[in-house]
Amino acid sequence: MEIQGLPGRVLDELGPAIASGEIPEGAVLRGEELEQRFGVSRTVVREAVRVLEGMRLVASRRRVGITVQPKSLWDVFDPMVIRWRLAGADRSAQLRSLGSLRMAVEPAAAALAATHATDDDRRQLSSLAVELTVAAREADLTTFLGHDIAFHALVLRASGNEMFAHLGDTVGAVLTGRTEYHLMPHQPEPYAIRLHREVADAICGGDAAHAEQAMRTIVTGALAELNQQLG
Amino acid sequence: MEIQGLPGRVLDELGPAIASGEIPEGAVLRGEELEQRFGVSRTVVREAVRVLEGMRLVASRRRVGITVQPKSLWDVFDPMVIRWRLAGADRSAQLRSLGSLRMAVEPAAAALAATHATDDDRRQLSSLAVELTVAAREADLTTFLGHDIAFHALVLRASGNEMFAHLGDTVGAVLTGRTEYHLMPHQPEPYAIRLHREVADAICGGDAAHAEQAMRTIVTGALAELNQQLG
DNA sequence: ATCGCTTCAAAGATATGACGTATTCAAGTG
DNA sequence: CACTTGAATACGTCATATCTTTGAAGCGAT
Repeated sequence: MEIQGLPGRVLDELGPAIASGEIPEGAVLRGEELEQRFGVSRTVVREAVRVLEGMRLVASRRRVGITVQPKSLWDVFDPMVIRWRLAGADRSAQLRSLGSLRMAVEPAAAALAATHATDDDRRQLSSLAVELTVAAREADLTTFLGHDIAFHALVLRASGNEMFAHLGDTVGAVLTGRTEYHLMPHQPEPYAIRLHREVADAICGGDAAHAEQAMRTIVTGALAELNQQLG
Repeated sequence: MEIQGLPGRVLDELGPAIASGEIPEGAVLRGEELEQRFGVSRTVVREAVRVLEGMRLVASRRRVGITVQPKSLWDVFDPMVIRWRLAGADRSAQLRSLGSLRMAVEPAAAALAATHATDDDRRQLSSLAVELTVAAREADLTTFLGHDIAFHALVLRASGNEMFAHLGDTVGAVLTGRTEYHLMPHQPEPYAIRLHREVADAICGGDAAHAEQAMRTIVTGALAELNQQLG
């Protein structure tokens, strides 16, 4: 789900470099310089730069060059920007931001899902909760992670809100990053597992308040754990 | 804060056409066709299309053309996409989505602001709450709208979370759209005004729970009003 | 010395022609 | 009927020329 071709290759190198702060705010690049650096033509550089401009990471001005914009202007919701920041030096800050965002969105999504989920959503949710429990009991962390991601993405999608639904991938990236980061120090806590089942049951039963509460407990725990990890 | 030059002009016409559904999902455009339609060169068309591709509104494939992607793939958090949808036929759906998002985010932002706001933030917040009250009493709806937007943006910014902060403009667009939409049927409700002061006071006093609660009441009311308007 | 105008050059913006390349579709073949 | 093959097509990339904007240097007048 990337941008393809040569502009994509340029983006894959230039985007992370900017998003991670390696190329700092206010730095000025020249088109010709980028052509040489990547060994591509003007066309390719311009298209890549246009995409970065669309994300508000850079601004191009005549007679000046391509200027890296201040972070406050970046489209911090752009999935590519999020990925790039998660992969680079801004990782901690990005995880914190996303933690708060999850804290706000996921309980609300769970509440909405309790009233908006389709029958099929509910079935899948129950099923995932069970598989999650099994994977946890067997300490199969890879499978567990996959199901955990699917579970949270499904709740977000089942909320019926397209904007919530689109955070599914981002939350997935956070969960992946988290397990990669502290290298899965312990098997998933039984309490957290139970909460996932609670969320599933509440959504299936149409109990919005309960679903919201249980989900809030989950993300509160995740945020606390994150803050502990990051100091 | 737009993309400039000829590609910007192409975007300003093509983007809304796609985002509003006027050009439906699955439609295929050819680069040459766009060149003629807008009277610009390949260079310009390609750059504009690349930006749309970055927003996941279209995908370009060899031998096929430029395909409008299904809505489910669009970057619904991209500010440009949001603006385009608010301006077009998708307006209601977009307002609903944003309503739920506000419902999730703004109370959380208010709570965070109570502990993270700077002294200057708190001063400005108090000041805005007062001016808001004055403008409401004088039934100066234009001034009121401006202060209302500034108020919500400030709370989001004061939360200290960059992602929340970036929703300021979007919330502003919602508020503007709302007053334009139902043509300011009545002067702002005194109760809503009082709630804004409550939010400001709670944040200034560091009372996170109260700030969150008052903000929740505000956005709940806004969402209810919206649902009433839209049926 | 400072202000304001002119001039120049740097760098992006746009247009265009040529060629490369993947992909689809259909004709042809077994 | 299935498979192969080839040609047409539309995007992808490169190279080059020209235009436009704009920051900065130069310069004269007050």
